[in-house]
Amino acid sequence: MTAQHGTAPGTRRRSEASRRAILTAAFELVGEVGYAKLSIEGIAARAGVGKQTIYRWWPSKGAVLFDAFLMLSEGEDDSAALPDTGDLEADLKTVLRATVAELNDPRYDEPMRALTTEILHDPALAAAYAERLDRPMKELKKQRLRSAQRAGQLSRDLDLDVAVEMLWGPLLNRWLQRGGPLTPEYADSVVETALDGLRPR
Amino acid sequence: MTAQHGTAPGTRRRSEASRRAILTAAFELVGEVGYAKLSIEGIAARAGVGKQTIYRWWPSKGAVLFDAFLMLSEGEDDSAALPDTGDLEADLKTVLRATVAELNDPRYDEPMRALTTEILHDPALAAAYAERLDRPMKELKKQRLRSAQRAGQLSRDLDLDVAVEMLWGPLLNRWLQRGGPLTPEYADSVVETALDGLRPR
Amino acid sequence: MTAQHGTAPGTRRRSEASRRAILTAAFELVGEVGYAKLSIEGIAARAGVGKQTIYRWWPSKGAVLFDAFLMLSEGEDDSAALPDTGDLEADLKTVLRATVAELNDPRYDEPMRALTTEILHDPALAAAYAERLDRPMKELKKQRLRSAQRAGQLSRDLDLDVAVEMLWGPLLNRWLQRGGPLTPEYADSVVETALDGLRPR
Amino acid sequence: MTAQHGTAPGTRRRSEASRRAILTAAFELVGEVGYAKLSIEGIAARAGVGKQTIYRWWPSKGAVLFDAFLMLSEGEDDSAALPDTGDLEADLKTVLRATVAELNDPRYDEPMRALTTEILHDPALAAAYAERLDRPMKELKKQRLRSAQRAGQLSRDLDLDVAVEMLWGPLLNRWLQRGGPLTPEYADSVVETALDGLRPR
DNA sequence: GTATAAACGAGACGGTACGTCTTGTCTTTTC
DNA sequence: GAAAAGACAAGACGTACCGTCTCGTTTATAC
Repeated sequence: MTAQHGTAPGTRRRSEASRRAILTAAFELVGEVGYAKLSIEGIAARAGVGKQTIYRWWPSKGAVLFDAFLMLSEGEDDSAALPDTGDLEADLKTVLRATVAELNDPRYDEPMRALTTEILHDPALAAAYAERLDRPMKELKKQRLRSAQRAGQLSRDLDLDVAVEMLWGPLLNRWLQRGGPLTPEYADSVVETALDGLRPR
Repeated sequence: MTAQHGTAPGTRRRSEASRRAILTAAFELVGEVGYAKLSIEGIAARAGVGKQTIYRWWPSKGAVLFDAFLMLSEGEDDSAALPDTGDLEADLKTVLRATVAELNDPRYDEPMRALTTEILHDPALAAAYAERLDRPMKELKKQRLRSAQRAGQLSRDLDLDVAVEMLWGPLLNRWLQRGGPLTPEYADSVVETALDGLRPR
Repeated sequence: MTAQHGTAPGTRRRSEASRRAILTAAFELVGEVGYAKLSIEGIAARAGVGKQTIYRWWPSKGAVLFDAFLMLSEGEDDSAALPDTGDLEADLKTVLRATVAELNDPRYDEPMRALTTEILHDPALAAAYAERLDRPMKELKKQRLRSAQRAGQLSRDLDLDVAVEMLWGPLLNRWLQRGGPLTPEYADSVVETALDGLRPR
Repeated sequence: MTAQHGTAPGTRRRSEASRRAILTAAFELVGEVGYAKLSIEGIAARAGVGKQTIYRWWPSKGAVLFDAFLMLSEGEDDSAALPDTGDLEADLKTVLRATVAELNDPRYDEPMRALTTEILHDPALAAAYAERLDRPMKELKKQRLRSAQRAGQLSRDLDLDVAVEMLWGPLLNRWLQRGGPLTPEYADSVVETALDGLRPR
């Protein structure tokens, strides 16, 4: 039950080598020349592939980029849970600091901005992103929060979606809009403020 | 005290009519055809203006779009403070619901996505945005929070920047990434959760 | 030994239809709007062709025009010799009168002026013109003179190149510079004067 | 009797300095960048003059070029007759060799080609050229021939216009179309052939 | 083992838009 | 009131890519 398609008479014989070359080229190129100058033509040339091979299998430039990200994330261990030492605040700071580090990593900055741009203007891609890349990550985050909730460290009636977005939203926004320095200290500050709330205790 | 520049010998005589026509055309067009199909050529044609007149005064498509937003926002009353009834939670809900309504308004959706895209890839534009459009708004928000802080409704040592970002960040992120329904109820939920914090009280 | 190219892997598949459409459009347009207003853009539009298809195959506007002339001249019978009734003077008058008629024909006037302009400023084009269009014609003319020479009607030591240029040069010059009326009588006069020479006999 | 316009009531205060600067700039520029890249804009910049000053006084780029030639030729002695040693053939060879030398002079090549181009497409300019530049020269040539005619060295009933064109036409044509080497020997050959005629004597 | 049919690399095609350049007009300021 | 300066609407320049469409050439079953 591994085959993606039952091998029907008019068989598909897609070239795996071309697929990988295209995705790799797309990811590298967007990092080198930036989103604005990324072109199908350029990807095809870099991958040593005919343009038609791209148009045959992907509906848009964004879809190629998206698959390039998927390919990368498949290398990672999906089942890897977030750290759970019992100390929620420390664990969250660890994870958010890691997020900050990744957002500041120049290897991922341009590609992620490019993908974000595509998501911004393509609802279908946005849905795919939410489903394939964002949801698994969010699920891990919610899992950690659920564990804390069971331990009585979080409000019983807390909406975990809102909680996750309140923790990661500020970071993403600073990154996207360059609305301020994106430092580990900022991550810590967000965690503390979110946990305690704005009101005095 | 009217002259913008001291009228030097070979002075500049920029056409205000062309400037307004270009900005108006840019804003309208991005709403009609979307960001991807927005072109300098199209803006010039719609504005009844030569392309060179655009290239002469703006360095990029994003800069035009940015100025179009600036022109709109200049119509608004900048000194208008956020509502302050004394009931912080209610006031915040009112404001965030208004934000939600604006983000959902189709007249602003495409233009704002377009501007966001440009900001995403152009640090200079991002700085201009932060300075000219975002900061004044953020100042108003912080002012309201400061008032609440003085009234003892917010922690004394609260970082107001973090607070503002924790309130508005989740909304903006849902909007940008279409990561879930952007409803008034969501706005309320964000306000409540932010004020009380994730921890049980 | 029939194949023009050994059909290599990435072979060329130039569109003959586009080529003809471009040349026809170029010839028609130069007659309609004149040389000064002839543009690649206009040719492409008239021919229903992308600009790149012109730039791909021709190095300059002049080269297109030149090929347009070539296409026309290929329709004509190249082997057609000049008339040879035995009466050299009469034959030359016939031919030069025909030349005068053609130069005065409004259908060819503008296109030929345009081509001449390009030749005037482009040595490479001038060489191509001399080789492909001018030389075959000149050869026919020299052939007729050679026949007369054999019949003792022309000096034995006559330089036929000089002779041809002395017969046709004055006509072309009047046409180019509009230096006087270009009439059949003028053609006759040139023939008579050239044959007899300026000196009294 | 030097003024071109009588000083009419609404007096003209045309700047002679600008006029000369424009004509000089035009002549120099056409020699430097060639006809194709000669622009009004460039002439104005080189001359340190506003574009309007050119448009105000000349109807076309060709007219500027034409006046530039006029200015040069005014420096020359118009009354200078062609050499008349009594030996017509030798005198003609001298003059035609001088013509050849001038046509081969790179300082005059480009400017003359440029002017020729303009004449080619502008009948009004052609008429001005014929009247102001060509006719005076032609008159000198005809004068020399008339002298020879009186001396019995040329046919009594010779059409001097045709004669002049038969002598100079071949040279100009070779120059224009680069239809062969333009050497002093060629000039000699033309003179000899024209004088003796094509027919055997 | 061939047939055969798809996917492939290559790249020409009709187009759109780019950013630059020049045209000829218009306007402002200086002399 | 002519001149220098230069903004303006218009539009062509030559280039880069778009997405579609043949071309021959692999290449991997299916016969």
